[in-house]
Amino acid sequence: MKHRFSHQRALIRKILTDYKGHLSAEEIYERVLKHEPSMSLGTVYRNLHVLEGMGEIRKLMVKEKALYEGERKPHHHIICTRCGMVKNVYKPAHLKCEKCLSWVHDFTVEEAFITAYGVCKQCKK
Amino acid sequence: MKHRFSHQRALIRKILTDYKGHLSAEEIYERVLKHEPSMSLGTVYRNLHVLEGMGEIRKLMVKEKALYEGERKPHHHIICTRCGMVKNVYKPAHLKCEKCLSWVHDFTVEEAFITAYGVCKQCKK
DNA sequence: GTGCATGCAAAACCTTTGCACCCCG
DNA sequence: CGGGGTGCAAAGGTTTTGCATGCAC
Repeated sequence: MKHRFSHQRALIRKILTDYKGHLSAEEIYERVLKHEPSMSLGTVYRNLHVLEGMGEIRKLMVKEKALYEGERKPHHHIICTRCGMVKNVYKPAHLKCEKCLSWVHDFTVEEAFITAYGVCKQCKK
Repeated sequence: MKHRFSHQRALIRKILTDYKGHLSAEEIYERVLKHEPSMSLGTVYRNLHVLEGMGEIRKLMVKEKALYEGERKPHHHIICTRCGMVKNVYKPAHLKCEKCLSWVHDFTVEEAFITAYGVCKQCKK
């Protein structure tokens, strides 16, 4: 299916790329309404799905909740088990994660993500 | 809160440890009914949550669906993006994943999981 | 004009919860 | 016996979908 330009999709995409973090569908919807008060929540979900399929955004689950992010550079996530904070970390190129799994047989790794759980600086105080 | 023994919880736990794979809540419920036809789905969910909190089972999201597994040895997951197959992989001890992230500052990594996406042997044929 | 995209609202889906009763410790 | 555990069913939150209309191409 060929996708056609829509103002709504562009706005959602912009919100996510501008916001350097992780937002839930509801939070995205709130921000959307400030610019396009008539957009519906259904459209937000539809476009999040499309954008995810196009590889423009990434979806992740944190504490049972779905979050979306617009960061396109390869990265991994560290998640604080106390406050739920999610932060991106960028591996030096020579530590590429796919290599960590090069010994896996009968499977062609295309992408590999690390999700690390622990305690952040703030919560450790 | 102290947990007390229940046949229901023991059964769910056994189903997951015996089954070397990944099951959804509904699939677990189906298997439960063969042994305990009176158990309710609510009890399955309640116990999955308790067992997860006790660290006896692990929950993961694959293609928007929740799956549970009883494997307790540290491991990572490879997921086929075509058929949805999930397989456990066990890293040699000297490649422990936490070390991959030792350069991360201001965060104490307790556990780190790799989720690798790619194409499995079957789908590649 | 064609048919993907949208707004709206209903529906589907998965999971949680309130309540009265049960039973482990 | 006290309080966690259960069955049942209703409710909850999130996400999807049908339909008529709108708009990109």
